[in-house]
Amino acid sequence: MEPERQDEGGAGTGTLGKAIAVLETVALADRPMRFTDVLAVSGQPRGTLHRQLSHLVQEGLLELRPDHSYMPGLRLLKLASASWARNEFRAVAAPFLEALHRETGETVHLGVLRGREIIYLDKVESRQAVRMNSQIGNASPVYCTGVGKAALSVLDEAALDAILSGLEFRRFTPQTLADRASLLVELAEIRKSGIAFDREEHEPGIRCVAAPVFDAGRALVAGVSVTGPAYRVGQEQLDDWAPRVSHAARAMTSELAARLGPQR
Amino acid sequence: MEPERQDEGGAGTGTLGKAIAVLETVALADRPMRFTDVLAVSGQPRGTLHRQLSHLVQEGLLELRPDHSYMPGLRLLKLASASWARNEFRAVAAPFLEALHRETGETVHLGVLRGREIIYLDKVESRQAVRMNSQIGNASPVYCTGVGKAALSVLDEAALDAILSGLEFRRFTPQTLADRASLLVELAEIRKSGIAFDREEHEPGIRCVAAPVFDAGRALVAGVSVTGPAYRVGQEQLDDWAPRVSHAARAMTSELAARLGPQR
DNA sequence: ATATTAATTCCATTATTTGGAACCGAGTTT
DNA sequence: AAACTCGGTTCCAAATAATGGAATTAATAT
Repeated sequence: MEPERQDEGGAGTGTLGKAIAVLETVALADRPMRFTDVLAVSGQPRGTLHRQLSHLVQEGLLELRPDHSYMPGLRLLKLASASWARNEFRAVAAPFLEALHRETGETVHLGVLRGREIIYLDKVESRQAVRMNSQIGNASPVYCTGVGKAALSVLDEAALDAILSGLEFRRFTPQTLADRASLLVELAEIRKSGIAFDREEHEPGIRCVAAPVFDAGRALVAGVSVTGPAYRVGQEQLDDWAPRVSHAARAMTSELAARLGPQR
Repeated sequence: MEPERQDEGGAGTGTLGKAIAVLETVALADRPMRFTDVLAVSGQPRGTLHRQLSHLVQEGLLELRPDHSYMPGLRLLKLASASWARNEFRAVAAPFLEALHRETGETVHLGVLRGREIIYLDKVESRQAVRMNSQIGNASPVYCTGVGKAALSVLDEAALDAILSGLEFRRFTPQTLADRASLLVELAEIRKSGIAFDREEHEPGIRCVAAPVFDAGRALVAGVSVTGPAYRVGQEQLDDWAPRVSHAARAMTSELAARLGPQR
């Protein structure tokens, strides 16, 4: 067959890559998938897929329920817990997030750029009426979140282009910047001001201010944001918070350079 | 070579199993591991291990830092986030945990039995001075945690024996039940009362009351607990909470039977 | 009961992993 | 400066595990 090269997860790491691709389709689906469901999207032959799924189940990465549907397994949690606990960037950033939360009283997010999406690393929120770490580890689009756009704004031409090409835009709300051109215009603005807004572009009723964070060698590109409900948070409020967010982001950036830079 | 059979993660799922075993050693280590460090514990030949690590890095499951040390990668977070968000047991249990927290004012944990250890699925805590979800996904020993002992107490003879044989006891505190015999005595007590205590057996200064939760077909064995610091929480307090914890656990158990049972 | 669809097993072929050894680069010692 | 060491990386023939099409069995609908 043609070695059909995919941007992420496709083929390239041999057996492991294919297995993880299967794992991901099942784990990230929004409902339990039966064998045939996976078969339809995986493109693997029956026998092959069946063995891959069995192995994933044996390893505890997937769970096979009595009704023959597959769900993400608990071993993933165990592994990720370590990933989270040991993440140095998160540790460095934590106190700044706390401070930002105290200053604004709203929810603060920390997200890093991974491939074409933003992974939320941490969040600080007072009223945890909404389930606690609902957001951590969550992957969101780069082009319609404050953190995402902030992160994109500090990339160099080549890196940005690599991400944008092949990025599939989806219009989540009427405000979503759903094409490359408008996104580029927005990014130019962000580059000037150092501040990115999300004006209900991802979720209706949700606004945020964000600023970019990155380490010396640009190996890490991330963003911090303060988020609030539109009924309470207007553009003036976002503008008011902007300097604080920007300041926190710069503080993190330099702290990172100091803490992670030397040993590299 | 001899097909040296290990209890968990060793060999059996071919290529994937070995790769995940390597991933786990690196991810669960408490410091960054260099190539040689992994080599020493993995037992794989140099060339093989090198390729396995490269593949894991390419897949984003591990991160290779400029100083040649390996750390858990962000893709784990993304996968686990789905695992957590979609876990039905957690969803069913959540309101009961909240209630228990309101009644006691202390930290409430939900943990499930996986292999020979307890994986914490959720926690409710008011003062989140301590970092937020530090506990979620964390793996703890069965024999010296309230949740763990509670879970063990509802296993049948065979399942219990499978876990106990080959379980390596470690004395975390002077109170730790560090041998099979004393654990069995304790489990007999727990079976009678339906309540398990952790009297500073895992961490000095930490006490808890726990009760077992399980689903109809015993495919799921778990526990709920209320935990507090020893200086504030004496045995009387634990005894006082016991009925509430027990009640919550039974409520969850029956709710599970109702919600998950039918469709199986 | 029977037809239909889904899940699982089989096994000769094929591709990937394996693993020992050679190689490289940087730092140390003689 | 040459020789040595140590950690990491690359190579390639041999061994092994994955592949995938087809047959078998189980589950579900008619």
